[in-house]
Amino acid sequence: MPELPEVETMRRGLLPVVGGRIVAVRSTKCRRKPIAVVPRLGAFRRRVVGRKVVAVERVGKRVVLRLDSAEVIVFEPRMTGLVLLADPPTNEHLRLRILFQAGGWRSPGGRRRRRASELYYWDRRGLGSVRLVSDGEFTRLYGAGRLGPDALAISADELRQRLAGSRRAIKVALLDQRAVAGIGNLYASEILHEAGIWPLARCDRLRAVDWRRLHAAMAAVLNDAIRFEGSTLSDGTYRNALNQAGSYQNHHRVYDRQGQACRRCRSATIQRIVQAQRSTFFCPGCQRRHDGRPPAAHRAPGSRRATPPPGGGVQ
DNA sequence: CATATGTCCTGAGAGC
DNA sequence: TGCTCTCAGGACATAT
Repeated sequence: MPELPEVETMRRGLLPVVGGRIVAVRSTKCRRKPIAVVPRLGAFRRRVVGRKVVAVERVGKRVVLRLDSAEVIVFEPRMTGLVLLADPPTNEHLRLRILFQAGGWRSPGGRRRRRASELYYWDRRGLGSVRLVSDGEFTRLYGAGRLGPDALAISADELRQRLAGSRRAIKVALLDQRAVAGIGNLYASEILHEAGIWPLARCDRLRAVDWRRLHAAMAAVLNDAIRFEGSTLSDGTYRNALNQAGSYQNHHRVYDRQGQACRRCRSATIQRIVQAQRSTFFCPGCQRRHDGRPPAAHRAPGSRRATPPPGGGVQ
């Protein structure tokens, strides 16, 4: 489930293609329903072959190859998509191959490749897509009108401004890419735990202190996750561009830990609930409901993971 | 306008 | 053991 940290890790792994020239595009013999390649292969190939990649960028949960033709290739991995410079996990779900001119980039060992280098788009469930759009279309599709500011770039004020009017639960609102871009189901739970915010709290009932903590927690959790190259869950799907697993899953505090003791307070048990048809995980000890009443001053300011808060149970 | 629900997809795991 | 069923959650279409 590539979210911001996973997609950012992909982006960094793809940087070696900058300067590379595309010499061929192939779909694969994947018998299954092909993923959406827009436009269809013929037109796609005609427009990208011969072009050079000038930058690799990330927009929300998508990876973008910027070409020297004022066009961009947008990879949208959704649940199970991978963009790889190494051999894919299996041949079965390989969807698209983009060949680069020989010597385009150095292999992980540092040697300049003699053979043409390849970039693969692999996607087991096929919910993802690869599309080629002009710079103008790109802005229309993924610009400020459609996508909120990146979760790592948004200011505390803007975060509050964009969400505080909503009546939705904060956990649900964090998944809205038009409000803030890059957060998915896994990191929404992790961020709210780090911030000490009850996931069911309505946005319009959050206090100033909550917004400050939320903003700080977003940066802390997402940057930590990037440092560990994202989360590879038990299904093993997510891999970086070199087909290596991430390790942030070993640092999860709440996600997929229902029934286990909270790693911060060490007394409460992680709960799993469902919000908007998605799992939410939280610690009822660290993430108290407050209902807009005067804060109970139950957390020492700045004590991020040092001292357990008092008490444990919920309600 | 804001918010909620249904849809797509495959493979892992549960339950019998 | 082998079958059927449920579930995981990205973004978007459609409904309320």
